[in-house]
Amino acid sequence: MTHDAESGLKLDGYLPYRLSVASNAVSGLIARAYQDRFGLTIPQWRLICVLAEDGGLTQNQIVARTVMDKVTVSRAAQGLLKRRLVGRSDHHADGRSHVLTLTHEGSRLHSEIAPLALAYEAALIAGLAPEEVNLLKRLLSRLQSAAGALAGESLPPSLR
Amino acid sequence: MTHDAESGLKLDGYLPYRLSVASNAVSGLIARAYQDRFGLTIPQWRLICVLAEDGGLTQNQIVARTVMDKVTVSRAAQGLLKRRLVGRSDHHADGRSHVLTLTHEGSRLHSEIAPLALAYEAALIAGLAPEEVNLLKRLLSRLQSAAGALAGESLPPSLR
DNA sequence: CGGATTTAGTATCAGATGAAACTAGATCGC
DNA sequence: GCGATCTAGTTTCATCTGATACTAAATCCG
Repeated sequence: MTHDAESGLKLDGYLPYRLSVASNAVSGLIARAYQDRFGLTIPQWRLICVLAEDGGLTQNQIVARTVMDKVTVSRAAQGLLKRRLVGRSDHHADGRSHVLTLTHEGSRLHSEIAPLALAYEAALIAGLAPEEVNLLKRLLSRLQSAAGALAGESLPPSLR
Repeated sequence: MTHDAESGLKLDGYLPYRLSVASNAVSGLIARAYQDRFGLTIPQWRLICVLAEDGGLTQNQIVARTVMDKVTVSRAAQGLLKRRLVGRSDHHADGRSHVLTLTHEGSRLHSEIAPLALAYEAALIAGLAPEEVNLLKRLLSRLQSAAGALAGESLPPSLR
């Protein structure tokens, strides 16, 4: 059984707790690496990643693409602009929007960091079978969408 | 292949990203529930849980037991003290320490929240096979300890 | 013993976070 | 066409977070 019979709940076996602790450990590790080596925050790094993948995007598109708050994206963009790692040009059809693109320097930085990011991932999953990693990713996706569904809709009776 | 050949890195498939996004979604859901219904923060709730499980503990023991900063534990304890959900008595052998225990009211609150917490977990893992959930927990543990190892030791050449 | 170091817990500060208010531009509906 | 509403993005504010500094008690060791 997952939880004991008495209280019905043990913190160590409680999934949201395990998830949070594991995520904090991993995020902390990665955040420190990017900060120390490149002066980037995690939101800034995510922004660089999606711009490298998808090319020019508006902040709104970035919000939709990554799961970040628009305020977070705004601040990350400002920081990157100041360092000239991204450029912004007016949107051809919408005066409120700007299109963000990586500068040459931003691109260079991305290709410098990417191998490091992959090395971290590889070190983290060392010892796991590839199919375990794939399963893990699928399970994480399911948890995410389950949480989203529970947060969005009116709550089912069991949680009311 | 997990990542594309060009940049070698796709954000959507990047494990630390998936982990962080899933964890934020789940934590946010749970944090809102505890806050709205019981006025508890997540650290406060964790504290209540370990006290319910293990009985009287010093803050130091709580820090070791949960993976929280001592500052976080200190603040959580103060909040719970103010609401008289926990009591503190002098440690018999160490004048710096105090032993925290749940008050009657704290105990009552715990047994009120626990079923809700379990219902949330059940809703999150609905549709997953039990062995998938177990595997997930084991994988999360491995990631956590791998991250801890990478953070602690001097870095291996691949990450230097 | 008694000074030097370590440890439990608190206080302070600087940075990050997201909710809510706000500005300016776009879209809708009459 | 033009006011009402909506949307992209920024600013503000209140809160959370953890690093650092600090206080008081304990332990170590000469």
